[in-house]
Amino acid sequence: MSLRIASWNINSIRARPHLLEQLLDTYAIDILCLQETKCEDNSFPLASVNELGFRHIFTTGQRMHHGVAILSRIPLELDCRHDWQANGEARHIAVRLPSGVALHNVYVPAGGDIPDRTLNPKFGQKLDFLQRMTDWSAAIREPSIILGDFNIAPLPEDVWDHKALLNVVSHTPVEVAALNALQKSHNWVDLGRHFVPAPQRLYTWWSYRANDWEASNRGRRLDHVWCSPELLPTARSLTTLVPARGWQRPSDHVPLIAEFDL
DNA sequence: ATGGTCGAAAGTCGA
Repeated sequence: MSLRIASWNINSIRARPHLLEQLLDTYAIDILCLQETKCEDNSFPLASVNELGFRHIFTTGQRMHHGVAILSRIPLELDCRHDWQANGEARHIAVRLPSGVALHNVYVPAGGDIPDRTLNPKFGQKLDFLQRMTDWSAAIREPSIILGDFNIAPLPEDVWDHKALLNVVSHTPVEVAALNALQKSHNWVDLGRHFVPAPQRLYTWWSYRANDWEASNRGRRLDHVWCSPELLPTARSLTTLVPARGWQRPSDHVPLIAEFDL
């Protein structure tokens, strides 16, 4: 069974329903994993996503911030929702695919502006979140996919200027070390770099603050799709849909579309 | 080095 699984930080699903339509006009997606839905479960636009063909909806949301969802054309089982920090933030939801593979959708904390946990508690929160994810990941014994907005660009080629961003949250050495530890805990395969190896540039996010995101191209690769090593033979492609950054009223992130034979 | 733009909300805060 060929499955197209997409990950997208949508930056409010209620503000951007048109983007879902445009994505589906561009690519047939079987399972769409969203981050930053920014709505509580009881205000999730179920009817409109049903109309788009997603009949099986799994959400965990909260007022104002965060929120993740999995929209599917095929029946899935809810697996779990983790609150690794036990602070009520809606940052993880997982389902079970028909093949038995677990699919984890994660929104890692952004971490604020100052890369110092004593001056900026949000930065410490981000590192602690990653540590707890790492402890959890190390115990995984089943073939799994984990994807989402990890809010870290690990490689020099994942940002527009490695040296300029070394002290900018999302690319600091301590964050990269934390992400590498998470990856190593399960030997996760980074499909972005499997299909587009460094030193090619690869970005998934461009700031809203640029005058012209495309001309300046000051991007970062913050979004990722990883799979268990034993699933790598089933991974067919990973597409980063860069043109979506130029759509009307865009998200600042673009969709990643992974294709698996599962 | 700074500021730039978004969404949710009704202050500003978080990204």
